[in-house]
Amino acid sequence: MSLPSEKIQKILHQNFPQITEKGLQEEIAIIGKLMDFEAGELIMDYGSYVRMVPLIVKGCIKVSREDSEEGKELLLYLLNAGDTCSMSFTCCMLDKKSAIRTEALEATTIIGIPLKYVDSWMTKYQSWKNFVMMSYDNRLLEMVKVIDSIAFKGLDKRMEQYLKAITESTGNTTISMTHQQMADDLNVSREAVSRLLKKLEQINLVRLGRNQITLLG
Amino acid sequence: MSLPSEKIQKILHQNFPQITEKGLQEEIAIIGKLMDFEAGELIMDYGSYVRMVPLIVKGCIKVSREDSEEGKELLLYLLNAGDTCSMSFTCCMLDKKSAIRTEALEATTIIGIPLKYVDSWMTKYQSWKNFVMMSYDNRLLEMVKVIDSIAFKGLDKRMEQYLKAITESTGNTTISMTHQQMADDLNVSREAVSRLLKKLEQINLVRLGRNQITLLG
DNA sequence: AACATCCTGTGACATACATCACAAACTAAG
DNA sequence: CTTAGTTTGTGATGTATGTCACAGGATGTT
Repeated sequence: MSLPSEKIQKILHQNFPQITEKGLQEEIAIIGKLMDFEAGELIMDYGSYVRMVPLIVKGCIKVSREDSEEGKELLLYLLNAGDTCSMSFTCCMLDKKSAIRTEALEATTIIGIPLKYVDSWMTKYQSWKNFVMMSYDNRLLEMVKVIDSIAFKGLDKRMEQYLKAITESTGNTTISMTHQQMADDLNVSREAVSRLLKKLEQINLVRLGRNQITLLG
Repeated sequence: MSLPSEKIQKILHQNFPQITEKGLQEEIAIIGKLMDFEAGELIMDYGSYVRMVPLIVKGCIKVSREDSEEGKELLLYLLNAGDTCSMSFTCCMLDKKSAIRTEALEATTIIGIPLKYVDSWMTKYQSWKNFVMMSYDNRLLEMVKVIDSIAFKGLDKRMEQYLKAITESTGNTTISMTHQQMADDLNVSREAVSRLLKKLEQINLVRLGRNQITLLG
């Protein structure tokens, strides 16, 4: 039976080796709040009150963008254990209509860090600064990848990337989703997804079932 | 007749009011290198040797993305006086094939800061840290805007944004470009641009000439 | 002035995907 | 078991933009 702060210390060692400074680890252990989310649960939506940065401990978080007017959607990237969401800084400052949405793709645990510490630790702890900067860099690169996909690639390539991203992120070759959900993530029509998946099944790249796509090979 | 370092100090006051600390201003004045680029000149390309972060003093810089294989291109955003290019951090680490390109859209002056200072100032100077973080935030937001445009909008809206962005950035309602160059920036065919511009001319939104588009209204 | 080159305009057709319409297969609830 | 709801499959048709082909105007060069 361990105290939550001891638990957090252990987690930091396992999942956030970049956070090296003892003092920082201790502060996080005291201040950080362990939070659990169920699969499908919304973590942050349009300019929500969540003024904290999440350190992801376990599970998988889906970050997506909504079209202000037409209810369209687009998956930006997935976050896993060891990641943080640098958009959180930015998110809180965005106007409500054009927000990023963050939801748990599967059961997920995070350590929540209140924003004010995030900022003050930047100058206090070298390893925190590096962690935050690295995270920003990663996110910028993810965004560039998204832009590449939608600007330069057809649906077939995008689907391939999408399936790979999800199976890798969840560690499960079987994806439990409807075609409609996938279509929303990719911002294309459900019919286009159905037809493309059918083709992939005929080439033996996937096996299809109701609410279920299994990536083969 | 002033020394370059005095000149830089003056520039900092004018264009970078966020950089408040005296010590920081002095370091920049000593270390920073004033560099001029002509219109059209390439500032940074595929994993170039440029290991510095530019503070933009005057002019306008075009940041774009190239498709690795097919020679396609896409304008990401424009930078003006007071801006910096946060992708520079990242850029140096990217593999050559999938790089960001930075070029002067008009005669442009920058202060180049060698990367090593960029990093060490983060913990040393509060206002530098804020400046860098703000710049990252801005860039992430720009990227989100780009994603919105290409994912959710048609060419007509994109063209509108594009024309506005360029005229605002250069402060000139007349744009001196060929349709082909615009098509490259927007990653569409030249014919699509020509046809759309023709329509806009018929509604009296632009006036067209050879190598020249004037935004009316 | 003659010529070559660059830029723009425009028709014809191709392609990827959206939209509409509906049927068939599966699942859950009574 | 029946029925209603959800998910998937598929044809027909629409739309935006790409691609190809070429002509005419603008500009620069000798």
